[in-house]
Amino acid sequence: MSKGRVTVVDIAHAAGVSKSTVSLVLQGSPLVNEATRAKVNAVIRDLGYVYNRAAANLRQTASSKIIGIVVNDLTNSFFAELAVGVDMVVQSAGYVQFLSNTGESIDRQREVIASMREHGISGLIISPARGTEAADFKPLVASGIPVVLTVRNISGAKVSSLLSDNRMGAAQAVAHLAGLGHRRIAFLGGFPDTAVFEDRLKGFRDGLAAAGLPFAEELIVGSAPSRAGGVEAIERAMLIAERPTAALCFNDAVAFGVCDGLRARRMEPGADFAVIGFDDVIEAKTAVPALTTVNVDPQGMGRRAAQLLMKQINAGKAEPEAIVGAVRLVVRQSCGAGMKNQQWRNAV
Amino acid sequence: MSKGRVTVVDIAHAAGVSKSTVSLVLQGSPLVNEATRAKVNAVIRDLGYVYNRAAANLRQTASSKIIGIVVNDLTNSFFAELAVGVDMVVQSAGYVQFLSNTGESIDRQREVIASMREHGISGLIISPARGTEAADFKPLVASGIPVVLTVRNISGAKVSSLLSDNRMGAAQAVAHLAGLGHRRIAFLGGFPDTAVFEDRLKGFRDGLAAAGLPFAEELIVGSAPSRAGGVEAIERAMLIAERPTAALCFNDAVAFGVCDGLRARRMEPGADFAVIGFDDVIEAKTAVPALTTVNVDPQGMGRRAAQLLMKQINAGKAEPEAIVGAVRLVVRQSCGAGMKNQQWRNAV
DNA sequence: TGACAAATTTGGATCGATCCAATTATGAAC
DNA sequence: GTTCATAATTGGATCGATCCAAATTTGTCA
Repeated sequence: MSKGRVTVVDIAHAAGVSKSTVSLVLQGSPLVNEATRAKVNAVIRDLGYVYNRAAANLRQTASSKIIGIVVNDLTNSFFAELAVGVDMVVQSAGYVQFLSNTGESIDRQREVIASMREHGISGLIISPARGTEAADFKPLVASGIPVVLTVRNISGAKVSSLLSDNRMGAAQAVAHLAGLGHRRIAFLGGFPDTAVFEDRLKGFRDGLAAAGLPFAEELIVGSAPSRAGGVEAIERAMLIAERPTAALCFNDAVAFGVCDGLRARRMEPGADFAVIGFDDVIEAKTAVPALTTVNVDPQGMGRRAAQLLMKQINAGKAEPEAIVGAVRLVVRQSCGAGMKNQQWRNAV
Repeated sequence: MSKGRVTVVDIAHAAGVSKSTVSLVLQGSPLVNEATRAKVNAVIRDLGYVYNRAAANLRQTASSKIIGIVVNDLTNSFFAELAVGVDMVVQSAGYVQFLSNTGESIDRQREVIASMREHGISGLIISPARGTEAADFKPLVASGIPVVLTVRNISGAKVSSLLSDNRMGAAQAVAHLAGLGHRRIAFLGGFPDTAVFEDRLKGFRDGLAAAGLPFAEELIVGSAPSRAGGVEAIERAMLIAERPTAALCFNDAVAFGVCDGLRARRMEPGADFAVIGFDDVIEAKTAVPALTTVNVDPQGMGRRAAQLLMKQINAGKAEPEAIVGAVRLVVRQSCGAGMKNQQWRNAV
């Protein structure tokens, strides 16, 4: 019964045609007679034939219908959603995705990229691990495999990128806080040695400058970009002599941690301290208090990155393209926008 | 330069040996002379050769080194962590994973499984979409591809499964609440038509029975298994004439939503109402109040599922194996375990 | 040096689907 | 009935790596 798999030759034999005809049917060629097509399709169903893509890809003409996606931290829901967005687009384009998580390890990243190449991916979407260098993409580019860099940029890499406008978003958030009357605004969380941190910090400074507020080094408190990191960051921020009354957080995970930390010291986020996050993950809307945050739409980014990649795959050799996605501040409760401004000045 | 890719024949030519020898070097055969091996490896490096797995897999002997993983909701961090666990194990075994998200759509699930088969996966780990039937795995099983069902069981499917002991976990949680003095305990959230819901509800009833408490239908409030669903569930539960004073939630996401909903009506989880979750996702520990929950260890489940699958792939034809993972109650603050028991009786 | 075993190397055939040039069937027009 | 165009079909050759049996080289010992 199940001895060896069914091949085009088996189909051809059972349907009384040649394997070439079967092949034409498989790719929906208009050259084949309708009656023949129907007969072949019937046999295909009857024998439970499974198309062997690997064999088809052996010919240099076809592309593998596989794309790779590499993220630096899948346990962060931002990246999980990014992956979902990519999956949506590639699935409907008839592709499948290899997904790998590097957990910020460059060695692992190198391994998975090598492995993906061996499997013949047609393109790669990657949020690179910390410390990735432009040279790491050289071999991919040399063999004509389109690469879309997302979330984090790598300067000097001659590949496409899809980033969000971190600087503008951070500046908007600071402007909002300043408008509410805050004068001591902290920037909490994140690893200072990443491009994203740099961009958001630049925007933070832009916002302070635009509001005529001084920049104070001590109000920048780095930490792991996680919930636990947020708890730690707010604790350290509260040790500062002249305490902040508001914070822009590196991302939503940090912001949630900051809220946790505030409550642990009997302060209510949105009432006693203003918190703004970054990313707008799903939970931001339903949390209590609902998180004011900069909407980045990770799922949308995933979709756009996938669309960009698809375009480049179909175009053959495509020029690197750099897209910066717009970003917008979503005002909810955690920044205390509904409160009287006065209280913040008295808070210190 | 980059005209066509480099193949074993190119290597053989450049190194002055036959392609057979190159092949032997590639698979690390002890048959080849050390000097020859070194020379071939040098040429491989120089020419930037990339191994073509698709070509190698064409021979029926080799396996594809690809496994598939299908989850029903990747935006749920439980499944993201499960995927991370799987990825860890398969990566170190030299495999890569196709990951697809079905979003509970059976049609999409069928498509992705078909696509994965065409790509020649050696095995499949799947948390099936709602409504999946045993028959859906028939073709996989028939062609000898090991399948590991995880998280959700499908009765009648002749495949392996790795589930957690939902019944026992729920019973433990109820026992704990009863021990704290609660008499009106609700079961909140989740879709009633899933196997996981059924199991946890069974455990819930076991726990009530063991504590000598009556079962009241109105205290079972279904909802989407999400944070938003949790908010909705607690709101409905609070409309009940004789209000509950504690709740076992379908999962942690629901539990967080319940906490949000409680706070929205000025009740403090852990003080005014006891909340227990299920799964123990990463955020459970750092949330405020820290969530008492049944630890399921999704990452560990992913690892174990992957190990089971690897074992079956290596064993050739393996007997289906059903593993039920132990589960344990992690007591934190949200159940108010540190409080005096007395107050709960007065709370109603 | 010759005989023989052990260590290395190698040319074809093979996997399954595709492509191409070439062939055969069908139809229309005269 | 022949001619020519069009529709439909088909037999290799091909992609890149592996496997096998057979050939070659190397080493050992009488």
